[in-house]
Amino acid sequence: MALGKDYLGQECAVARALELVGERWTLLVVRDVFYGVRRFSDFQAHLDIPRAVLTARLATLVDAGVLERRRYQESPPRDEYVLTDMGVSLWPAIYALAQWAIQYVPSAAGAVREFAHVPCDTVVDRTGLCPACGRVAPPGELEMRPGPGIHAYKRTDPVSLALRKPHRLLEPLHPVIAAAV
Amino acid sequence: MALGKDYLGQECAVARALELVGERWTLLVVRDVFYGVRRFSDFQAHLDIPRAVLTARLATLVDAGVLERRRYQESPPRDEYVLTDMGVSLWPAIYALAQWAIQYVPSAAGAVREFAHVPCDTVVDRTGLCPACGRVAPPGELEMRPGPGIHAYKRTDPVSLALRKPHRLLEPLHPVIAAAV
DNA sequence: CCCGTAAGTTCATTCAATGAACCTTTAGTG
DNA sequence: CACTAAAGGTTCATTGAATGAACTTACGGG
Repeated sequence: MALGKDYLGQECAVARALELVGERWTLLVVRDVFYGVRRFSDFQAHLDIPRAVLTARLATLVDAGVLERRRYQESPPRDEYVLTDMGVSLWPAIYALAQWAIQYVPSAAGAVREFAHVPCDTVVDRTGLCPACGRVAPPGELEMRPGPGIHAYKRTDPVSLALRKPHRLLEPLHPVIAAAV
Repeated sequence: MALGKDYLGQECAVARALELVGERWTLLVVRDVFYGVRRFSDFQAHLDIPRAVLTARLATLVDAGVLERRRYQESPPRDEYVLTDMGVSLWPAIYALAQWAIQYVPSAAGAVREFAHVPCDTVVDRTGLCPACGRVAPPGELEMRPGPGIHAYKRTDPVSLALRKPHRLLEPLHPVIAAAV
């Protein structure tokens, strides 16, 4: 954590996790990558994050091994950011935070999104368990769908619009974004 | 989140969660409450957090309903901070973050602590499942024990020393701390 | 040649974190 | 009764990060 001091003597795992992903914006960036966002400008449009901060966060995450920066076109040179195994493993933490907020920090009208286990076509429960097969659904097998609270969602940037369609996690969202313009 | 702007239009559950518990130090304070820390001075000794920031974080958490402030002695008036149901429900998120760090952000020598499901006397796995009974162990049924990496833990404040002994989560730690002085 | 897009960088301003010092109430000790 | 210590704060000057607007670079298209 780049805040003068780090979490110092805290030789605790929670502290080490927060050093990497506990800064402002960081977990929202990672969440967006699960949703399929991969490009600088798409993060920017979706999060309204200052460009300098986004640059810094992406660099930290690539540095730490959470994201991988990958060239997807040579001229002009363009890179995208994708999750490594380490990054994908953050899913349980992100999902747990989201479910906690859905239960205890309610917004207008219920969950904006829900997650279905694709092989079973069943919405997973609060702990991430698929009621149909009884297993914990890995993010790659989840499809994000608009939930009952989607009406409350007011953003109109291309990324937000693209995210209103059912979409497999981790799949690149950009084709959908491009089509939405 | 008290940073000029909140996470704005982000009508997302992850963003709402981070508004409450995403600020620097906040999740470490909550983690400490799970460990049994309840008093201002004990948080301070264990976390090396500036007093003004600790005051602010505790106030935010009480305000949000994550912690409850409870008088435990009248003269001089002294309060302790305990988890509400809302606060206890943060356990899966905190545990997931810790396990992620243990796996991917390794420190000197393995986990500093491990968590055992008391009824089964069995260490739970990375997802929080008890291998013996097959259920997800709620925090109140967990005992925190020193893990293989405990040697790497250098802090010598009374709270850290007290946390080296096996200890049931959510139980007040103060008697142990007082005995350690 | 001019415009547009993607992905940045630079910079002045604002705002929060830090750490030291101070304050208040009460209990214990000689 | 004076003195000291502990708990739980508050105040304040300094540091450093976040913000947002403007500028930069590299290319492609008309």
